[in-house]
Order: sequence, then C-alpha cells, then structure tokens
Amino acid sequence: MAEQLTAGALESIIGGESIDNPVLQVLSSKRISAQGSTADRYRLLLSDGETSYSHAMLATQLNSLMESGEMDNLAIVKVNRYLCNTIQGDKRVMILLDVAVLTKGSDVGQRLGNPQQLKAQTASDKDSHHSAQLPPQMPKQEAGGQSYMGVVSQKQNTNKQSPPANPYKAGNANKGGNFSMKGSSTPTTPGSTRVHTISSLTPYQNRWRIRARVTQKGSVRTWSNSRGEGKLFSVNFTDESGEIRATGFNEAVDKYYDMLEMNKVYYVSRGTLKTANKQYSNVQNDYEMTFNQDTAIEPCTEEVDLPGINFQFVALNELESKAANSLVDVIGVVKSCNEVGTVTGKQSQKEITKRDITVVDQSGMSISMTLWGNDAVTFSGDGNPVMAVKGARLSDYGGRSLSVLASSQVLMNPTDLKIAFQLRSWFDTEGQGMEFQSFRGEGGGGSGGSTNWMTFADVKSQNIGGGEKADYFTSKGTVIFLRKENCMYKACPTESCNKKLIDQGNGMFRCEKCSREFPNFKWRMILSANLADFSDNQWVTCFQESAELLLGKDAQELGDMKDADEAAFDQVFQDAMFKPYIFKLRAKMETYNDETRLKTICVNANPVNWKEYGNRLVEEINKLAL
DNA sequence: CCCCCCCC
Repeated sequence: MAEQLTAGALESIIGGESIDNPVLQVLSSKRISAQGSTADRYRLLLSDGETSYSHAMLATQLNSLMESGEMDNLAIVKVNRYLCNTIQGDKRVMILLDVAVLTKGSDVGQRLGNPQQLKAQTASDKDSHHSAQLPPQMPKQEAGGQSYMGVVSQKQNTNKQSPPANPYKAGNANKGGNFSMKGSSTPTTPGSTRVHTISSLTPYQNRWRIRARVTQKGSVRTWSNSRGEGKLFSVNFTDESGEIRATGFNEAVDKYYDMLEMNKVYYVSRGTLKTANKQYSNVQNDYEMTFNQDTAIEPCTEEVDLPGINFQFVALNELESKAANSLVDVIGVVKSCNEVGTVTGKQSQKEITKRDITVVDQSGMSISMTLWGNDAVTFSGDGNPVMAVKGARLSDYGGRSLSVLASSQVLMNPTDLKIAFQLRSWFDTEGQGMEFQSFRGEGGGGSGGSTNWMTFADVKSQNIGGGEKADYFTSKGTVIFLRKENCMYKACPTESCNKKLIDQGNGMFRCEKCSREFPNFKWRMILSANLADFSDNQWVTCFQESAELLLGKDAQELGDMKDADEAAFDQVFQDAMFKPYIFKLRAKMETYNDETRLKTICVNANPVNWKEYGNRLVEEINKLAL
C-alpha cells in the first residue's frame, strides 16, 4: 500500500519543485481556532511514505473535508493543487488547495512506510522553532466561497485550455505556449536563480523574483489628502503567465521611474503584494505590487520572448451588460471624430480639453468615446484608424459611452493583433457603409445618443437651440457660402493653447492665457459657412478641423498662402463651394448686445458616405409608405 | 499611501 504514495514528494515540494498530483497520507491533523474574522483552519501532518512534514495547512474552503470526517487520520489523498509558500521567518509552508480523498483513513488503518520527520525548512536553516506561524492575513474565504485559490485555478485553466472561440483572444500576444503552471510554478532561467511567474505571486510569499515586461507606464502624479501627500507612479508588468500592476511611492518614484521603461523587460523581487482593488484597474490579477525599501529591480539584458499588453477585449454590443464605471478593454474603428472642445469641471472649475470620437466594431454597434487633455489635442481620426484601448472607463451616459483615462493604454493601428487586421478589412469593405446602432439611454442628449437627423427647415420650425441646453443634430448640407474675412487668426504656439495672440508690433506675439510672448504662432481657423439643404439654409461656425476639411487645405498652408498669394487663397474658397457634407451641429440661442440669435457650431463634418446616406433615405421613404 | 480623469 505504501507504494501508492508519491515517495520523496514532500522533500521536493518543500524544496520548491513542483510535483504533479502527489499522493500523500494524512497522519494527523490539528484544528487551529479562528481568530477574529478568519475561519478555522486545519494543520496537517503529511507523509509521502519516506518523510513526513507538519508545516502543511488545508485551505479553508476544504474544511468540510475534515468536518465531515471524509479526510480522517491515515487517509490517502491526491493533492490536485497546492501552494508552497515561504512565510515569516523563512518557513516553508505547504497549503493544500484541492484534494481528493482516495481512501479513507478508517479503511487504511495504518501509517504507510516508515516516514522520517522532515524538519521545518528554513532558508537560513537556523530557525528550527517548531510552530508554523501563518501570517495574519492568510487566505480567507471570500463571499461565494471562492478563495484566492479558486482564482489560481481559473488562471490555470485559461492557460491550459485550447484557445477559446473568441476572436478577441486570437490576436492576444501570448506567446508562452510551452508554459505550464503548477501550484508554485517556477520556470528557470539558465544561469540564474529561479524566476517566478506573475500568476504565482501572492501576498503569502516573500521570496520571489519575476521577469516581466513593462506594458503600461503612467506618469508621476502627486496626491494630497487627509492621510498625507506624496507622489506616485504605476506600471504594469506582463509575463507569459499574466500581468500585475505595481506602484511606487515617493522615494520609489525617484529610484525607479526613469529606470522602468515602457516595453522593456526587468527582474523584480521583494515588492509588497496586496489585494488589488478591481475598481481602479482591469489588470487581470487579484493582487498588486507596491515597491518598498527592499525591492530590487534590474533590467533583463538577455533576449526573452515575453508577451506585450494583455487585452481582454469586450465587443461593443456587449458593453451593455458590463457594469457602469467599470474598466474595459475595447477595440474598434474610429468612425468619426469631433473637434477638440472644452468643458468646465464641476468641482475644479477648471477648463478641461476634451474630444469625442465614435468607435464602431463588427457587432454593428457604435459608441462614443471621450479623450481628455493632451490625448484629445493630439488625437487624429484620419483614415479611420483601428484603436485598441486597455482600461477605458465605461460610463452609462447615453446608454453606454467610454472615457479614455490617463491610466488607459491606447494603441492606434496595432500591428500585432489579429483582430485589428480583421477590423481594418471589415471596415474598408463593408463597415464604412453600414448603419450602426448606438446606445441609447439617460443623458444621451436630444435623441438618446442616436443620430438626430434634421433638415434646416426643421431647425427653424422646431425652435432647435431655443431651450436651456444646447441641441445637437445632424444634417446633410452643401456649402453655399464661405466668409473668408477673419477666418484665420494667429494662435498661441503652445500645443494645447489655441488662444488668439496679440501682435505686439515688434515681431513678438503675446498670449494672455499663457502670459508669455512668442516670436512665432500657429494658424487657427474660425470659418463661417452657409450651408443649404433642399429645405432651407443655415449659417454655422466651423473650427480648425472642419474648416480644414471644407477648404481642403490645412490651416498652416492656408495662412501662409493668405499673405503670399491672395489669388490662390481666393481660389481655395472658390473650389470649396457647393460640396456636400454630413455635419454634426450644436445649436444654442446666444445673446450679444441685447441681440439674441441662434449660434450653430460645427462639432464635426464628414464627406457624405453615399451608401450610408442612401440607406437612410430608403428607410425614410419606407416610413412614408407605411 | 493612489484610485482624480472632469462635460453633456
């Protein structure tokens, strides 16, 4: 009977090797009473027939095995999953996560073999104190009975199973196909001490070293609150097994911020691990790391094949079922792009730059996505790029909408995602002519987020813009007049400042907003255009990007032309006439000098997609026939 | 130890 046991398993396990499904005998057990809110747990004396080891614990969710008497003394068990952790004082403790009782102790009736007691293993081996102290925060059973071990198991499964039938997974840059994870997986590096996988990290170990790529790096931020103030930054590390977020505070910022570079690979050891708050991160890990005094980080100089960002893409039509305010990874095609605008923060009262774009995917759904600050300024939707975002905030505004946070990772036209190529060819062939469904719900504006088509006669007859809030609508309009007077101004050359400069008359230009003088400027446009459709016409104000689109020239070129070649400048305006576009417009009554009139601003303009436009007309006609 | 990411 002793041959049933996996001889030598305990010594190997305690030594850090991973042994698949060892069969062990439970020689005895001891109940350790609960302290505070922690569950009771059982300490076991295990034997593999050759040696016995007493620093073994049963995961609390397996307590019923003990309480039911199924796993009695002398029982032979198969250990399907376990962890072997080094805890306070270097003690090695084996924790059984998943156990199958092969034979009940009452049926075995004897101690198998002649096991010699294996001493409590310590790294320094000077401490032979004979009580396995568990750290105060040993794994607790969570609501729903899923302890952290359950999560370990999930991760194992996703790594072991054949690729799921999810197109978003297909492009995942996980290249570690030969990777297998055990309870304490430790692939080794030639010529170095062992390397742990990110997925094997838990707060219950303190001896580990990972080798991972920086797949996200945030900027240094400062905070100040009732608990103090300081600075911090975060990075994401990714290896073949998974990813983890790591944060450095204060001195750690000075020490590591410059050293940790995006996409580079590092060895990291001795960080503090703690439970991650999923509210703030969609990194696929239950834990996160904080750099501490003892943390060691060194660049990995060897060539290693580690994956890049791990996306868990959610199709746009599935966003409805995701919790509002959660963080999601999405990929889609930028269908259209509004101009940069500003809003005033409610609390801060600060002016914030933003830009709304519309993203579509093969689910036939479109969603509005907001970019902020510099991301908004520098964004370009030219050529309908494929855009992948990790960690966008899902809002329930307008049914569902997205916000790209500073902590979000954005990839434009990614070259290593299969799904990006699928989206590209889909959009170029059929997607661009499709009608998309948009989310609708509270706060979506006039039409609940979907396109609010208006003729210019409708705009007048329906008192559009006459209410408290601005009205947004979409019209097809043909340019019938462009006012070229004062359509250009010299603007502050600072990247995100478009303030009109004051000519100092001495070759210098002053920006009141930046309180600075510049020898240079950039050209910006404010173009008044008269648009017509079959029903009426409408004056609208076009800013930079829509003005450039209407004129077919960029502002810089046009500004230079204005002074150098007036005839060519005039010709640009001539050539721009009588062209049709789809305009998204914002209308609001405004009062200047006691005179109230409708101010209509172009939010964005796009060339008419005739197929899409035709489809809509057919729909309209069909409605008339009802 | 942060975790703000703004507005309609």
